[in-house]
Amino acid sequence: MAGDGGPVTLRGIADRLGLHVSTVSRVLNGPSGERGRAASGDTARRIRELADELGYRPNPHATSLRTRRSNLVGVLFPRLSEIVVATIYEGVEEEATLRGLSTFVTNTHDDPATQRERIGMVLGRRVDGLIIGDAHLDGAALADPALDGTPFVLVNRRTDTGHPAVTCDDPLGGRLVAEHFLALGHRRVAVIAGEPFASTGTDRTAGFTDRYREAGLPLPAHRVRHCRFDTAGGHEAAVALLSGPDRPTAVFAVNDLAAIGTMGAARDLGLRLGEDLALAGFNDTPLAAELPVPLTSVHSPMAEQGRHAVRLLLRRIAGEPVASEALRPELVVRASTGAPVGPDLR
Amino acid sequence: MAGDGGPVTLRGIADRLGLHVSTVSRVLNGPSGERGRAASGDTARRIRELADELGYRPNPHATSLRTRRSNLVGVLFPRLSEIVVATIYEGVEEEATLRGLSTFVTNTHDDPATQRERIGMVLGRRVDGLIIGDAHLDGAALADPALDGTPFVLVNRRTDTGHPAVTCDDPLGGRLVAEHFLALGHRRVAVIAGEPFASTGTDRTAGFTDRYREAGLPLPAHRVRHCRFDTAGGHEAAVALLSGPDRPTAVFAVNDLAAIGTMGAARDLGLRLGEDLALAGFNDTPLAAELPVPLTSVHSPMAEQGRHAVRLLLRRIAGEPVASEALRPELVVRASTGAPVGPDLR
DNA sequence: ATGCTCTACCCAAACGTTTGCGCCAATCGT
DNA sequence: ACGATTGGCGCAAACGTTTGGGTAGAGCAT
Repeated sequence: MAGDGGPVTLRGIADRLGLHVSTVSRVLNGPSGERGRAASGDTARRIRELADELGYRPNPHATSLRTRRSNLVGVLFPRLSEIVVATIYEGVEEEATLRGLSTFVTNTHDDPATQRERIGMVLGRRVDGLIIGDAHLDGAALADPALDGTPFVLVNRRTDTGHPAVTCDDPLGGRLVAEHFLALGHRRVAVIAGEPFASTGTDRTAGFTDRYREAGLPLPAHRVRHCRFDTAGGHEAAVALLSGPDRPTAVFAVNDLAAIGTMGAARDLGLRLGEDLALAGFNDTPLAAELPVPLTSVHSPMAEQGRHAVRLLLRRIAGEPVASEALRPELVVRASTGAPVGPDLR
Repeated sequence: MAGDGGPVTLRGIADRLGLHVSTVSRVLNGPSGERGRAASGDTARRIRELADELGYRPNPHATSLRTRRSNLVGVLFPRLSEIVVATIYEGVEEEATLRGLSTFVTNTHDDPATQRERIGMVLGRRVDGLIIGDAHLDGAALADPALDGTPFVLVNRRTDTGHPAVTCDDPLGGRLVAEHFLALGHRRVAVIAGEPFASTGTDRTAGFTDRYREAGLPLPAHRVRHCRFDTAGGHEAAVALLSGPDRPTAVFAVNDLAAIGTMGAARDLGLRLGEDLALAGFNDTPLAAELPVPLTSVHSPMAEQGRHAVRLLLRRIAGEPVASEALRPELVVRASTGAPVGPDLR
């Protein structure tokens, strides 16, 4: 296919066919397969044939330079090594590919300085838009004036500043867990709430505590503990919650990693999951089902979020009005929340 | 900063200063801070001041078009949602950023058609090189003639076809586990070997079985089972290995996910980890330590692999000769491999 | 004064596209 | 048969850089 002299270009094709490059361009870009517009049916066919015989691929730099459209989008996440995030990204990538977009994805580690720097970096690459998965509730990094010209949407986390976002309906998710705990008879419960700057954690927590308040059992402040979004963070928080007197009978960890950390802590404290302690996580990670005690978890449509985010961004780029979306979660009950507690424990 | 009229360009700066764009270009590109080459010290300073007052960012499309260098690299992985892969990518991204490169990263799901398609896609984006993390042992997808002009290196997995690769020293890793099992007195052992097309699995398996053969205890073929690289795959394989007669007393799962699947299977079969069954995994995932029974696992330097891969690629792009690298793993012993087995079990 | 070397710039041609405009021939309406 | 339309294509100017070649003047030695 290739291999003659240098990469094959529009001019290469045009010259070989005795045509002008503009003609070739129009044929190759025009609504493919249509006749009558760009060139005679015959010429068009010859162009197309030669083009894919030579393996022609338009030079995206030239195209972007000319059209001021790069078909590139920047994607920011706290860390791709978290499976939830990685799965959202799979959705993003899938949909982006489908729409002819390529993505720059980068890890910001939830550090504001890095966030700003990476935003600058993708902007420097002249992306058409960004998908931001690491927003903090205060939306600080998004106030950067450098972002002014470039459309963006949030995914995974929302902000308080009203930017369009695609999230899981986190308050509902928290509420589902609360319903479940209430149905099992748990009255003394606790929440491992994640980072205070991430809406995922705070919204799930709020949904949960709201429901308990409605049930007439408001949670005291010390039963809600913030922590890092990983196993170690969950472990620490769990130790703090479980080792005092008046131990809660059920714990809601706002993500599965923290839940696994909680399992570790429970193990260390000699508590049996599903018997001495009910535990629920969030996200229904593939691991949840395989754990020695399978984990009750809220299933959230992660890849779906990613796909929606791309579509939302595209609409924003096109200048259409857009609204935030919250995808519906579902509770998956497993052994870790065990059976209803006996009346003695109530 | 910006915000006047359109994005700020070289010409914008040149005009404002009454200079020619080439002068501005040379100043802004020349070995920064040096005097004497491109322009008078004074002019140079004025250019630089105006440039960052206006927030000038070179248009990468124009630069790439002109220089035929994009500072882009394509990165292929089976699936970023696997933490091992995601962690390697973190290393890639970190090093790439450091070197002024941006990355397109994409999931191929280990599907040859997708691999080819995505290779085509990043090539179409005119990357300077690729980092391939999803190679199959036969190197099939890498024979694509489209790849001919573009340098690439492998990471994570090697091929039999001799392409430069950065991997963990997987045979050594397998060997370490074998040593450990032997030291504990296990004579009837099994391997959950992962996908047969991935060198990670096969090399770890080979290292393990080699050591057992050297010890005079060669593994019968039915004690090595291939499976998908996830919890479900590990689960299935473990059930097959553990439910027959003559059950092995120790299992080596070539990655932590498969090990977790094995835990699930052991749980279902009523086997206690570290007592009835010793289990070791690979990669020392952050989860390994938090599991209800902490998992013995081989620690491999993952982010490090990513960083090395970028450096190797850069050398290849520069036309320097390169050689494969194998990074040294380390065994981390935890409760899942328990105590030495009693003489009765031997 | 002449020739020479620097310094400090400018000129212009690329790189590969896209796109408004214009031109020529053929077709059409009358 | 003649002006108007249209199909089919070419022209050329951008888009923002980089880079090989100038050139004008200053400084210097001859």
